[in-house]
Amino acid sequence: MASHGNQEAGWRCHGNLWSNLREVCDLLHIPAPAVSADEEVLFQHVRFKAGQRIHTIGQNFDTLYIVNSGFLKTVLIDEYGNEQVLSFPMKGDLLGIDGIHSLHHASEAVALSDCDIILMPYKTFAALGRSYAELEHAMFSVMSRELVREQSMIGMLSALSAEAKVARFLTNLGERFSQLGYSGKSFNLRMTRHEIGSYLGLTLETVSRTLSAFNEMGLISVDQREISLLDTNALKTLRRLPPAKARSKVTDKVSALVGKKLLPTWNAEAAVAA
Amino acid sequence: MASHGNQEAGWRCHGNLWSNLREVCDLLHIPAPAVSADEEVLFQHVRFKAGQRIHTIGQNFDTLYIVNSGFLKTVLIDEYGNEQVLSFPMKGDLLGIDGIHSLHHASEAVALSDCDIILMPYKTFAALGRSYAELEHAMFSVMSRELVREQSMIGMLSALSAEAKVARFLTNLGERFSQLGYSGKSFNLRMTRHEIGSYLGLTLETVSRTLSAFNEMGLISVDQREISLLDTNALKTLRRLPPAKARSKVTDKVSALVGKKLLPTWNAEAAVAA
DNA sequence: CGGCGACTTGAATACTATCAACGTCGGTGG
DNA sequence: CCACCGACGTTGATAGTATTCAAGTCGCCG
Repeated sequence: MASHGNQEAGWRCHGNLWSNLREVCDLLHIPAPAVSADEEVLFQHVRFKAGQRIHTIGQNFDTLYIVNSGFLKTVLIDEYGNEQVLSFPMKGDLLGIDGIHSLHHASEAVALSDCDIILMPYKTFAALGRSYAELEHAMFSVMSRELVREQSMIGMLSALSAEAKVARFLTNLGERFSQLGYSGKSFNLRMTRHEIGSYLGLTLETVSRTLSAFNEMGLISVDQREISLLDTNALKTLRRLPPAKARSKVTDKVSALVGKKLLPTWNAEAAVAA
Repeated sequence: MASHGNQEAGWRCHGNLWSNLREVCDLLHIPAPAVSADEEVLFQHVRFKAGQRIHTIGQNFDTLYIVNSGFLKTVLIDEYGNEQVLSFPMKGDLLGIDGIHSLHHASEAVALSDCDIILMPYKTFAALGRSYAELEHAMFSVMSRELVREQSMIGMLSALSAEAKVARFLTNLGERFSQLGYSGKSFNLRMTRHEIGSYLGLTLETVSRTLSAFNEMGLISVDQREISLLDTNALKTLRRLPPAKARSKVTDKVSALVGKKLLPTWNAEAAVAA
């Protein structure tokens, strides 16, 4: 079943829509090359119904995917068959980057709702970078952003308590919704408790309990998948575990200095020394 | 001492070595452009002493770094000043990618031992991609590899027990050492228990206890930072938590197939023997 | 030698997972 | 139309694992 599922992308519901380069750039929030409109390359849209896979693990890689509408999840499957949710892509997100390295996809992307996806052949992608210098930087930038996102994910997974994880998950989701023009305070979760738990490194019961607790506290109101954020600020600053105990010598010095100005452009020093 | 630090990279210990493009490509394990030797671009080496920072959080981004020798860590600093270790780069690894997106570094790289680092100005990097199509793909590939690595890190952090995390950390480290030509069985940890714990999402006590337990079991021998892997296979297949309960419908089919061949790797009973 | 940082080890505590039962919703078929 | 069913969700009791707190050792550098 999985064997031919990936190929369906090509002919299932032939995209009745096409986008030009400018539209794609807007979607990705990157500047479109000024000298556009000359070549007018077009990119095909493909529709996926909820539950369908955009790409599967091990599948040959040759195209990237840009989400035009809908909600998805990307997952890893471990040696026991359990799935690990890596992200919940939505409009404007780029999928498939993980396949570039080995030319096979390392993860799987599944539609959580009906989706409209734009196909971006990797060859075209690469060629565009060589043609337009600005575009090349934008492409590196998008990949860099993805990397930074995953890094902060790692930090969150290993340092935060269950409550803090769920709180941050909700506020992040809210921010993404509002950036898309939807309400950032009141929205509908497209994923199950199990998927949220997998994403956050928690069990579905813990997720459910935490949501209930937030509801009791008045931080949110929750009814099944309908969520309203009532006290975003409290959610953002909610923490439990980090008692600021674990700090290396070096860090102590830094934090002491930082305390005075706290400005972003703080440059480091070198010798710890002694 | 701290005030003028980051800029020192440019002139501290002026690199007495330079590398050409071919050497850099070899280091990164990417194919060098065939038509080389014509331009003969050179890349400067810079030395850092243990404890020095290659780049710091918030610092302006304009160059990438390639590790030629030495061991480092990259860290994130949270709002309380505690550090979160993200990776332990060594020879052949590329640093600084996280800065491309915002043009400011999102993480900090610290030398754990004396290091020899090659500077790769981002402008040069980008220009090379536009000049040589093969190189462009290689660059995307390196970034993609980094992304995949972080994804598997996320999977490990959220799904594995403390013992499994430490076991995988050791075997991964061993593999990296042997790829570099060193012994993969016997090596010296360049980082503290605290840094390992931060990297794995554990406390330093748990790391220490787990190492001691592995030592008792005869899986490794450990004396401070001197490690010998005695039973690599057992370490690789060591798991505790995943009782293969959490699976989606679709995934169940997959695991049915997996069950035939891969099931035997469930041991961990050996551990209980103590 | 004193002191500090790294490491180890031992309790006690706390958090999260696990197991289990029940409630809800939506779809299907009798 | 209603009963049944399965997937999803909630909640409680219990068990386990990892953290926290607390000594205490070892090795190194001033």
